Amino acid sequence: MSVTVHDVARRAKVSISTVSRVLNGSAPVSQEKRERVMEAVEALGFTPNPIARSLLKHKTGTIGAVLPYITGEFFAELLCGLDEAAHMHKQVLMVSASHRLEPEFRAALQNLMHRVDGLVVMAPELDARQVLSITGQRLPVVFLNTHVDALGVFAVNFDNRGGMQALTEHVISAGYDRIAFIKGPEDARDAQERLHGFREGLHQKSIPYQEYEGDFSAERGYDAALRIMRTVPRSSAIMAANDLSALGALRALLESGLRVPEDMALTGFDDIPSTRFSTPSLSSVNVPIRILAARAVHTLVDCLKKPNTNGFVHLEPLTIKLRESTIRPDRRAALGISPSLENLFKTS
Amino acid sequence: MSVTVHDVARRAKVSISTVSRVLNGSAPVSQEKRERVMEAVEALGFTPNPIARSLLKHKTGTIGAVLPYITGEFFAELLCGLDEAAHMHKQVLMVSASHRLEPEFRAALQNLMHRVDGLVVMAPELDARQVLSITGQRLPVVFLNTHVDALGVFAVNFDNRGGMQALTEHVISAGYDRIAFIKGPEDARDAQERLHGFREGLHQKSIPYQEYEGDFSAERGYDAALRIMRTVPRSSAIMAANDLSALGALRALLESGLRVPEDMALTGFDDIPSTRFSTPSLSSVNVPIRILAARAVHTLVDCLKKPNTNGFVHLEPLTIKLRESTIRPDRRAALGISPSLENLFKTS
DNA sequence: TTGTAGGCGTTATCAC
DNA sequence: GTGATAACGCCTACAA
Repeated sequence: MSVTVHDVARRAKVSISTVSRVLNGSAPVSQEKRERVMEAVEALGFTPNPIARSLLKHKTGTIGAVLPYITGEFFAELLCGLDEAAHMHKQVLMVSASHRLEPEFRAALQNLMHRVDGLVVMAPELDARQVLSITGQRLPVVFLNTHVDALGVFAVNFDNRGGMQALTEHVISAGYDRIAFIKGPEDARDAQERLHGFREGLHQKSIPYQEYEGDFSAERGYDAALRIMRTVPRSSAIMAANDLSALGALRALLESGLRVPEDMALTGFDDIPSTRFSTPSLSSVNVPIRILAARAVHTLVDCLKKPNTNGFVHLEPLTIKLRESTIRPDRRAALGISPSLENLFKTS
Repeated sequence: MSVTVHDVARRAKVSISTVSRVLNGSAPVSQEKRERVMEAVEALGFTPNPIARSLLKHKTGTIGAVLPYITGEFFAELLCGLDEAAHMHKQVLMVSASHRLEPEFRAALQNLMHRVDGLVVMAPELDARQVLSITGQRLPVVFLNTHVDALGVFAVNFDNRGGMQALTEHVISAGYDRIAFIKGPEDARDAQERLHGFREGLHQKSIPYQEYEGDFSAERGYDAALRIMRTVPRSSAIMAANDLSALGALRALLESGLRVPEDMALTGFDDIPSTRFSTPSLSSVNVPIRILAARAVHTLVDCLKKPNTNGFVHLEPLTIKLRESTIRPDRRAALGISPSLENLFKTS
């Protein structure tokens, strides 16, 4: 089947250890044999089997990632950060999607566990303790946007609650006085945090609000917006738990002939690229997920190098991005808000 | 370190073979010992090491993918198709990005080769023969959007040339009579095919046109549009080799105060989600990349099952999507073109 | 400097 | 039914 060190050794008329030594430079080899080995490697097209190597060395040169999804703009950015950072450390990247399902998550973890040196895990529907009870201290794990309830754990999180609170305060200060909120999945901690941020943002002021079911998808955002429009008295603003929901809601609003933000303001969360391309462009909370994903990988690689390090939880503060969907046209110029002025593609 | 069959065997007071038999159901085991083994597996939290298993069985349960990039909306969709299909076949997915660089591509391939049972490869800057000279017949490869020049090769391609030709004919028939084309990377076969489609679309008519350098990025699309606007006599339409370039160009047009399509029509290619959210929405060529990616995986899994199959090349025909960027406002209603009428998120 | 032998964790093939 | 034992492809003492 595949060509092995034995084949190379036979052809070069040396022992397999010599072949290994030439390949890894682990010990001096005479010039003559070295050349014979090189020739044989070349001729046979030999490449060492990293599987066999890792069985022996307990190192795979691979890092794994388990994410809820790998689709959509948000996860595309996330993947890119993981890939770039992994590449930087000469590690191969293995990715699995859990689809927010616990059995699938468990299966992905089991599959990856022995194949990788370490794991980046994003599981907003679980918490660090639950994940670690599956991996069982066997390999280093760095969490990303995942609730941490245990000590000595590494995590790169961002301030979902604070971001949404800031955005809520902006919406209120822009004069919207009756706000509907489209929630994320009930069981997702990040969705809960965003909801809490929203509630806290409203807390001081006595702004009326309602909450609507959602699941981070555009479809449910669309449905929620239909329900919101039917509710009397009607809200003057919709805040969605993420951009995709907001974009779905936007479609419902436009189909109903409402103007955004004149008839109904709208906000998202994540600041995915489409927020800049939509009409109107969408106010949101920027999540520098690419950078954070890379940071998670860097942290993981550090763990791999010195395993006895203590854990820490990074909490990235988030900034809000104000765009057309919350700023009435007559106020945009003063605030420098314009579709043509915002840089559409450079990293913001 | 990690718990092995030996640990389980010792605790259950049986031999390792019995443990293996219980785990794999490969031979009958007495009820009593079976239970002892199960208990030990549970207590020790044992999970079999797939690395060791694959070393022996020459099967990894993993399929690999090498793509130019894993960023951006197009590749996000592609990844999703790969993931879904792999999941359906109970295969783990490993992804590597080549960044269109030959050495990186080679490295990714080397890394993946021994770790996976088969490969999905997208390498528009190379061709099937070159890729196969690296993998060397060792494992099945299914190509995706990659030029095939060898026999007996599996490929899932789509009709870049035909799609662009159809779109060009639409632009001409919509009355635009001076067209600028923003090219993709010189060395990418898909970019060349799109360029050829454009040229053929113009061939019959004597429409003047110019071609401008680009590389599939929004940045270069922006730059190209600036050059196009400076050229006298000015074009009345810009066709870009992909959506991202077009979106970059759109920004340049809007910044210059031009109206699209009244002053300048614009088209893309790929039909990524952002084409629907941009202002104006972007006419493009739909590439059902998610479905095609899944098809590539299905083909690969078929190959894995019966390796002696002959190759074939699938060529998916592409359909054009007409939106606001090529239809003047007064004609939109008649054609049913409206931002609010197009389904923004359901699969089109 | 070079070769031999043992082992990484698993499964398959033998005997018993 | 069950338990040794030999692979799988590689690396690394250890011996020569």
